[in-house]
Amino acid sequence: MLTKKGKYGLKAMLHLAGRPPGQPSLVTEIATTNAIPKKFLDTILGELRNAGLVNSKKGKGGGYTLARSAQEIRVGHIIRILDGPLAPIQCASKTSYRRCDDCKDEKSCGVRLVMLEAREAIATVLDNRTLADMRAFAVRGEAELTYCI
Amino acid sequence: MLTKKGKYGLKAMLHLAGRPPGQPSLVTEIATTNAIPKKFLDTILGELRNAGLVNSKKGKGGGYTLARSAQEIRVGHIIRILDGPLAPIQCASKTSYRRCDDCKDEKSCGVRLVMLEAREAIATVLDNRTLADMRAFAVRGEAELTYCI
DNA sequence: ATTCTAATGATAAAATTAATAGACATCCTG
DNA sequence: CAGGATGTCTATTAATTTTATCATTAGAAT
Repeated sequence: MLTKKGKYGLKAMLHLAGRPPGQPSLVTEIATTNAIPKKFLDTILGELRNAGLVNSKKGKGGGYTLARSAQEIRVGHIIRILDGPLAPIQCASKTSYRRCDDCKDEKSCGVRLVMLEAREAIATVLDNRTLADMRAFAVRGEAELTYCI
Repeated sequence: MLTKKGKYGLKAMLHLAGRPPGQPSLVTEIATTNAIPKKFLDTILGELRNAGLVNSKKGKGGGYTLARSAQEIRVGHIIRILDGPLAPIQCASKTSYRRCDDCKDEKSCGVRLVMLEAREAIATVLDNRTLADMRAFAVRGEAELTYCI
């Protein structure tokens, strides 16, 4: 399960992806339009900046922008930064493997072997979907809605 | 991420799947061979019993057994019982859907649409793998190991 | 019946993680 | 320099997870 941090972070990134590139958004603006507690969003965007996914500028005319184009930012990357590894269990993670301290013999651990499959499945989706894809989904969803009305 | 509860539960079920069917295992035995705190395992097995996946018998000669054959128990089912829905976000869950209270319009929420894909991918793996598969993995792992020595 | 065995339940303590808030520093722009 | 915006540090609150304690209940064997 994604934490709120992860969810908020994805929504914020989606928000940024929806602006003309280079045009900064204010934290306050992102927070209010997405119903995210402002201060929490501050720390979330801070982490995304430290990870190099967004740029920030202080002072008047400042705010946050994407550090790369939306096509180059993978959903999996955002989630890893905010919520940690995608794998259901750490001994099945590629990006941040850690041995289980219980578990005598990893090679014959059925749990791990199934979770490796699961990790693969999750990563295949989330590492191939980009922010741009996510935004396209959203816009298409909106369009369908407009169409219905 | 799976919690320890989920991990322990899977290991315990795997343990039961490795016994001749009908032959009960003691909680203490499962706990010590798998390095699981006994009392925690008590509650875990209790939940699995309430969910109908295992049977329990008190008194001498008692213990826990699988309630169905290992081929009929899906890994996804065990995890849902112990750790809740597989979907990364509740508004993307099929078995226990719940609307996000933030999020004006669900149909145009890009986050949700990507997470629906992720949920599908996870469920495809975990709802098709059975305890028996998991056990087979484990045994094969062991065999490979023996082979290497 | 009594005794031994083993699961059950209730509860609460400890540890960890998630979520939010406040105060002050820093930086940029005009 | 003034004011608007992020950055940092700290602390608090809440929720969840994990573990432990103690007393109870049910079953089998004698």
